[in-house]
Amino acid sequence: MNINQATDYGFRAVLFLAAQPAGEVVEAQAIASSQVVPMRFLLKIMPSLIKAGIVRSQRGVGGGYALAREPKDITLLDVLEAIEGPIYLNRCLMDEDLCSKQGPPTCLVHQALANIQQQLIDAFASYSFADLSG
Amino acid sequence: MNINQATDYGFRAVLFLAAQPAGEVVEAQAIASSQVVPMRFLLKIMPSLIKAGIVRSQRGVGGGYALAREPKDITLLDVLEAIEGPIYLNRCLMDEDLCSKQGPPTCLVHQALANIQQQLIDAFASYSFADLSG
DNA sequence: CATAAACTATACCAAAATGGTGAACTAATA
DNA sequence: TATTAGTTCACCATTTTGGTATAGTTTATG
Repeated sequence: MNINQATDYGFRAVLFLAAQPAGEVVEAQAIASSQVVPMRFLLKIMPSLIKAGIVRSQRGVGGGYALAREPKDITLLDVLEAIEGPIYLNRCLMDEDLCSKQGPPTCLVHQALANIQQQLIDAFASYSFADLSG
Repeated sequence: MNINQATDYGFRAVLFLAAQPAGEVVEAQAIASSQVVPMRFLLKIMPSLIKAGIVRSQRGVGGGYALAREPKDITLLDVLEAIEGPIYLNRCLMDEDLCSKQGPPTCLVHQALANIQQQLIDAFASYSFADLSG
């Protein structure tokens, strides 16, 4: 029941980019060393943030990364889902076929978990990187 | 970001016991077959529920399991923590030494995660097996 | 246009977690 | 004392996790 290390690194990378002047392109090395993230590992997770439209990249000399949206429009949920995919508290909630009780309304545990899952999603979505850069 | 299969089985086992007449001892085989849980796997997780004071066991002929407390006094959080240990959203929140930003008030992501973690804990704690047996 | 900088894609790897099984042991009852 | 039923511990295959390596592609610049 936790976020993985890649997501934690993703949070830090986005937080760092949010602290730069808008549009400023920062190279991976600068992010990695300032945020204490293994360089090669950071390079592996950045494409996930790009595909999600959170970050944009520039290659070649003077290249690097910058936010693709304003910090206020990027939430913890955005980054988390970009890196580890959607939140599913259990496999029952991911695929109805995997629910031995065959979903609501039969199984009240299923209902409860669905509710808790939504609360969790809302909680992650309630924090933007504008809030976190204060 | 999910509960593991053992915890899901634990939920079902406790739910099943909560549906029995109070104090009724039910053997593992009955729980396993009714809840579609592999028998040996169930036998492995039951001791965790016993150590947590959620379930009591009786050995020998006519033995089995029964709840050690009333369903209203057992929450999803109790079962979850009995089986997979305390909820820690990231290792920062488990051990301050693992937090590269050295904890609050320095790192606002840390603060946000601590807050979300508490909301999650409260959400799991808000459901008792009396609620779920309705 | 060649070179070097810097991101990309893909494969690889060790270690840990996950989900499950098996065998020997202990307790309790009839 | 034999049988039943939970306990303990070891084992196992598979997947996930966290990380590294290698080769390739894009781009600025001299």
